[in-house]
Amino acid sequence: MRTLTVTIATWNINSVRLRENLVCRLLEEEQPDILCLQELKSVEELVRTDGFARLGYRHCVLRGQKAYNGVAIVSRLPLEDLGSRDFLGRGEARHVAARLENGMVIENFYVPAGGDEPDRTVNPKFGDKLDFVGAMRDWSHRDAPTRTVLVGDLNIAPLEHDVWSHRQLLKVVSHTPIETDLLNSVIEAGNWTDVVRSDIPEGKLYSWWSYRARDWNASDRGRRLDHIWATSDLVGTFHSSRILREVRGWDRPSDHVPVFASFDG
DNA sequence: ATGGTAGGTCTCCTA
Repeated sequence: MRTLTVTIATWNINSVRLRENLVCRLLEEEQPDILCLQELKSVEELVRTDGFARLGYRHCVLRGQKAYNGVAIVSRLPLEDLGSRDFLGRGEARHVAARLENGMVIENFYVPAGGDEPDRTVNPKFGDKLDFVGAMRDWSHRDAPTRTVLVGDLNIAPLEHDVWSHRQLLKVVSHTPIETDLLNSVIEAGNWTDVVRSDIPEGKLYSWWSYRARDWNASDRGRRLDHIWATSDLVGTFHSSRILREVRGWDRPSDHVPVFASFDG
């Protein structure tokens, strides 16, 4: 009997047109079966996918938008496009889903960053973020997904060791209790498992470092904003999670790095 | 306590 292992990666690319070469480099060097991208910052017509196809990644579902957002699932395995949900009802390209031939479903999300002030009465963008994640919770509860992997830039670092300083970030958008409580309510509603934290339970773990640091590597003020979750029926199949920190040191990098996990069956 | 960088676009938005 043969077991098929599927390796899934997620990466906020921060402009797919500017960094098409970095996407190709990652595909060549790491050979994931599936790469989920966020922040394409492009309309669909201007995204070049022929370079990905030449490397064997011939399947792609993509939702684009001018200048902002945008998500894609690039794959060397055939994909069925399952469409996208518009949680805020404004036509923003923040979600797309696809099904593999083995029945696994990939849900790729780009959650709103939420602005600077963690108070929805003065900062509507923070309200949008809470509404979006609340809608993810309602969807998780209502649809009760199975055989599903949820990935993406969720723009929330839920655990103490998902940020460089828990104490100093409690009032900083991405790590406030209102956000981390809400994200935990999504996990409860869908009975999701945080795959990467299950694989790597101990120690600091980051997937994003600000562009604004003088030396991102030396100061190491990171946050784990990018996630891979799985439904409970996939518990026991996942392994080999890793976060590719070194990609932050590539030439003209994204501020996020790729996160990987593998699934058997 | 503050300001720092990056990308896309149409002169400033978002992250």
